Amino acid sequence: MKDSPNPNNNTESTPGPDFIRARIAADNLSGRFNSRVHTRFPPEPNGYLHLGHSKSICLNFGVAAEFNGKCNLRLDDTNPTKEEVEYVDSIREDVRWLGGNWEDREFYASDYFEKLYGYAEQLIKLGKAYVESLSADEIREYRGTLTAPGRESPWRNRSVEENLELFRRMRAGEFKDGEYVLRAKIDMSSPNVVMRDPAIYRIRHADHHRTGAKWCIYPLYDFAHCLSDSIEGITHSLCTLEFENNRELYDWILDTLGVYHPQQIEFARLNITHTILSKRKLIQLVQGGYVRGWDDPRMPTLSGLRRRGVPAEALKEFCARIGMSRADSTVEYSFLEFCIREYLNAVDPRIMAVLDPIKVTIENYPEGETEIFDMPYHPEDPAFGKRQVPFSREIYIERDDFRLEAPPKYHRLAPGKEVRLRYAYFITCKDVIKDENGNVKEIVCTYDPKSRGGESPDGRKVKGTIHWVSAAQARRVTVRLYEHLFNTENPNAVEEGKTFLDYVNRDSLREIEALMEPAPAENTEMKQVQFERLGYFCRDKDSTPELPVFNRTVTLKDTWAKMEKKFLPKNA
RNA sequence: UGGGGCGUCGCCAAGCAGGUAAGGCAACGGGUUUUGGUCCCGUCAUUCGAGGGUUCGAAUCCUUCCGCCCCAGCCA
Repeated sequence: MKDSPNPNNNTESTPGPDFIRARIAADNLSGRFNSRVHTRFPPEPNGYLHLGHSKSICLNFGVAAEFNGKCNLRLDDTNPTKEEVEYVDSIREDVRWLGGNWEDREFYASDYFEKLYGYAEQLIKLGKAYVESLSADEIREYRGTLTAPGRESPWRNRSVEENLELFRRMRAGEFKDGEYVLRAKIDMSSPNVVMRDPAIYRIRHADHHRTGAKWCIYPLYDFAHCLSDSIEGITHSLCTLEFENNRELYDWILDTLGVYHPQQIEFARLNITHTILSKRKLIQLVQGGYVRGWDDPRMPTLSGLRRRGVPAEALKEFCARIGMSRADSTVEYSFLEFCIREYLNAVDPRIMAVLDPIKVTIENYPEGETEIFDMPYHPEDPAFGKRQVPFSREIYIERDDFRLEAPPKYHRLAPGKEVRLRYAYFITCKDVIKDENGNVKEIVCTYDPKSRGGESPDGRKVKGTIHWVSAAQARRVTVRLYEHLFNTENPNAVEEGKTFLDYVNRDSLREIEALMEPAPAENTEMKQVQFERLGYFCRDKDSTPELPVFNRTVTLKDTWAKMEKKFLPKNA
């Protein structure tokens, strides 16, 4: 691979800063937060990071870098029953992969459990929190509805002393799960349901992946998040739109406690067609065996994309290009593919591989002879170097590059037609050999010895150039071809009685045996390449010395396929 | 029927102390090309969810309406 291109150096039309950067710039100018910028990326370690998180990672770490600030990595681990170390490990790896550098600031909400507990007691002492005896069902009933106000709990006016005692006994483990809960005392008739005395601490007799059995009460998101931000001195707490209603509570807790108060700003979360971006649903794909794991190359997880061969740089470029706004939006999957191709085109060496081989015998080529061609790894950039490719009397070409009857504008091989074998010779189809079912199993050609290298001295033009491998020296490789994981554009929109799982594309993985030219097949250092005319591929970790495995990251743009479809809509 | 948001080209998205619609992707047309790839050139919103109003002038201000999203976890 060569050095990365720099797509950000076009000075022609740099879009203005997005609304978040504009607000931060304004705060900087006014001296708010002492003109400091400090963000955080705060995932819960309850699953693997995905495309949606990359938007947040690029935003938070990007903003910090642009404003000469800092960005923390914070694992929001307040729910021990859902969180695992496997997930925190993957999160650290994925964020690092995307270039997020949190230096020594790797924090955990669980680091603050003691402090958080102290704040909760403080809230009680302020008369702003109380221990609730109602059951979960009763609390729900008392909460009212979206249109009707709630009712106050009969336990709402316990004395501070009683609340304190009860809360301490909660911590001491004297009660069962669900027996009590600590609630903020705010306003049961607030039009914002979030403010109707939200629960801030619950009892959970469960081991926590970091604090073990030390705690049996755990703070809830609304209580832990704002205070964690406050403790870390975050200036701008960036989160997705669904937390907008929670901002009032975020502000209330901080103001009531009188502590340092960051600014929460919400942005629209990322949606992409043909995929699902929800940890809750992704985990079902993994556990239901729909994919081969969190890092299955079909998964929209960062580990899946990485294994698929998507470079971090392409993902960052994608995030930069989709922009930032507060409008719900769904980005086309093909836009991601464009960003991947754009990057890989500049960086990947070209090689030849045949995915669906059909044999070609060149009848006038001397039997038993082999010659070696030096071929550039990149047609436009000699710095990529060259490799040697053997040529002989028997070769394989792509089945799709031959037609018994050539459709209009077909530039490839057909009876009587001449094509160029890339960097080798012109060949002309003279005959075909069919099997007992009448299917073509071999093509017989002649070659023009004077066209060596792929150019004829008589200046004769051939429209088609096809790729090939020499039969005797070709290496067997496994190739995995991927399609969309879902066969619908929006797997979130399900028909009555169905779930998103009913839309999983069962043909999203096709594993085939292919043939590759020898040099790059043997060079295990060559991690990602372009198979000429086919797409970008990367070496998978399942590779063995005997049998390399390649994943198709993305196909090349295929204008011919589009044309053929248009001209012959119902054909073949 | 409560509250909070959002609606600019097929998809993203600038523009919003009013001055007469950036850019990218896609699409379409053309050129270069030993990848039907890349690259290059060109076309692509008289209109900004709809209707009223203010104004010399509105996507930007006012107003009414319509549509979509979020909130009734002891999830985050």
